[in-house]
Amino acid sequence: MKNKAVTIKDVAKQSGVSISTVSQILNGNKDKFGKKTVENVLQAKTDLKYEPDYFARRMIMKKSKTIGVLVPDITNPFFSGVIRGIEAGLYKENYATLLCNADLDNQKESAYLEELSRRGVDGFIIASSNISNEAINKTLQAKDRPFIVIDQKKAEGFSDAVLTDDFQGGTLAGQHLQKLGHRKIAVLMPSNPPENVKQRFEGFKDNFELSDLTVIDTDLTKEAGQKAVESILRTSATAIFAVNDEIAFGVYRGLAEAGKTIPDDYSVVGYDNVDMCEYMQPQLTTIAQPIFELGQTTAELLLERISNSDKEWEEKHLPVQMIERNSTTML
Amino acid sequence: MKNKAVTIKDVAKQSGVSISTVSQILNGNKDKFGKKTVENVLQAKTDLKYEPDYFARRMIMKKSKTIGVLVPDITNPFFSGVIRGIEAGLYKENYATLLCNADLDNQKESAYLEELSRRGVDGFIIASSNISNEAINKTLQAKDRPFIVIDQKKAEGFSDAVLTDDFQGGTLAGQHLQKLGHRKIAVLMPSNPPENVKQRFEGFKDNFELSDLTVIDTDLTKEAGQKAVESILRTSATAIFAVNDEIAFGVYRGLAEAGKTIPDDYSVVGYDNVDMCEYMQPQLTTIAQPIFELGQTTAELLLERISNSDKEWEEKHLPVQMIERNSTTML
DNA sequence: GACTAATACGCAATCGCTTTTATTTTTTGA
DNA sequence: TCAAAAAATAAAAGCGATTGCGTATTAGTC
Repeated sequence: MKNKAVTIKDVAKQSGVSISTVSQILNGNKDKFGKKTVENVLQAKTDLKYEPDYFARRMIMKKSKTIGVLVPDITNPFFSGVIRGIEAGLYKENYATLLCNADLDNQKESAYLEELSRRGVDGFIIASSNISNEAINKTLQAKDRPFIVIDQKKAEGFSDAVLTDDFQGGTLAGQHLQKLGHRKIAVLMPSNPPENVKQRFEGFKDNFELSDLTVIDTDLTKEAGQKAVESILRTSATAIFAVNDEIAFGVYRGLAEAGKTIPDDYSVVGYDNVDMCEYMQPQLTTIAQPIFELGQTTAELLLERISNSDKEWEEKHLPVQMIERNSTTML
Repeated sequence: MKNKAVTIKDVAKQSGVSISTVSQILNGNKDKFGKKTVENVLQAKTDLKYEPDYFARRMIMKKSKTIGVLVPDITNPFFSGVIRGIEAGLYKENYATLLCNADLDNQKESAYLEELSRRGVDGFIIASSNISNEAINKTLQAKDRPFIVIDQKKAEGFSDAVLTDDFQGGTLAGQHLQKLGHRKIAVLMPSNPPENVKQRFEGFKDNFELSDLTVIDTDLTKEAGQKAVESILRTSATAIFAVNDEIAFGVYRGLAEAGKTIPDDYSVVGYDNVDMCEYMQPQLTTIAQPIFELGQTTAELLLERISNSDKEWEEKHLPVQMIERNSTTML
């Protein structure tokens, strides 16, 4: 049971050298030592299956090689896609991902932030719409640990950022619908939207008469999208702009239940371009964000910052793109 | 910058007692000390915003309060759902989730297992079809750390298990199709399926003449499902059994592109009952697994094991259920 | 052959905390 | 009143590594 005892000491004893020598050799200073010694130590290490104790090590190094990642909802394919990107970016550099799923719960979000910080992660990636600047400042900035808030222009001047051009994305969506002849549009978004969503709307609305736009308060979920259909039907809208794909999927369902057809009765445009878009019937026209890259780039940028903590704040921009499929049609 | 210095020593000094007293008080032995002393220490702690150093602490305690979770593909909604469950289960007990996404890559999987072990996680939850018993034995059993392989009857006698009755699930799917009058069925599954998938097939096939079943080699992804349609069309099948919902979604797309209609041309049955099933057109008939509970139960069971490492191996069974929707119809 | 300069390695401090043991102070009771 | 028991706190021993600095051994130089 308690075979838990292979320490550096054992390796030292086995190879007949001192602890410090073992440590040195195992940490790359091979060349500083006699060929024979190095060999012995390495041999002993493998014989004994020695692994340096993670905690003892980290205590001294003050680095955990771990990044805390906080997302609001891991079951949302946008976020799971981002996580996949993050994870890929971190894995390359041998960093681990400490994942926290806030479950759309503000309190859990803060609790997690604290916990991550307590656990000494080397940096944070936060993909959350809810988290307030205040919480960020309080918990993160104070601790002087690098962090990036994904796709949100918050904490300006305190962190790097990876952004997509949400305004442009909104514009593209608007232009598309407008070109197809639609004038009356139902826009589905939360009444208190996160910054990036707000930008989407800003870009979108410029293509229309403001009075032709009906904004329907809709959470960023499928359920909310479905529920919003009821309201949509009461408008004279001919097209729907859902500020994320999840909402759009909900709309598909709601519309189907109401006996309406896409795109004949309503054109619908989503946002994100998650995998499922192509598997819907009809395939969803949407604005593509480079989801995987968003995660990966963020991870890389954060890692850069960690290894060089006083470089200039950097802001990376990723492109968005209109993906025209079959959920929209000429009026 | 380097304000990183609040140690237990500072708290001790500030409150005029010794280090050990502070430690004791902060770790629950309050009652052993004078009322006044306790108060002072607590005060000093909050004044100084003292947080015990995670690593120093763990080095002694030999517990990391962290569970390593390994999944093959986080973007698969089944897995992200399971993770959400796990995460919820662990959060309640203040355990953290160290997430690893193997990305369907066997090598990455092993590498992660090693890394997790090095990082001293207290236990593992593995949701992977690929991982071999061998790898499990080698890395996990050897280290004598508790683990559970989700929904796979592997490592029997070495670990607890949380299982769903895949055989029964397969049976339900088969019975359903058979009752509707279908005889010729295309079954979409990998040629080298993980144990649970194999069971689904076993349960399924008993309802039919073996010669009426065409098994088409299909990975557990949407893309593979779509691609399989080509083969399906060459059979005389009137119904399709996809061993997970992802495949079924792929089939939807493939069938649509081939100009076929569900359920009129083909009835299709999926497996898992992920959220999206209800949002497809037509809604997907499927076998429901309690995805969230699967994760949560696993987490709880693992935690029980950790706190009581020599109780009997336990095997929990979760129910499956036929969810009849609109993707199947009478022949 | 004596002295300096590399070369190869070990000593011991340190990291921040927990825990066991020891010490001091207070209380108790006959 | 005074020793013994109890209560309150302090001292010290790790935990398992890393690391700066010191020392012994060997090689190089004249």
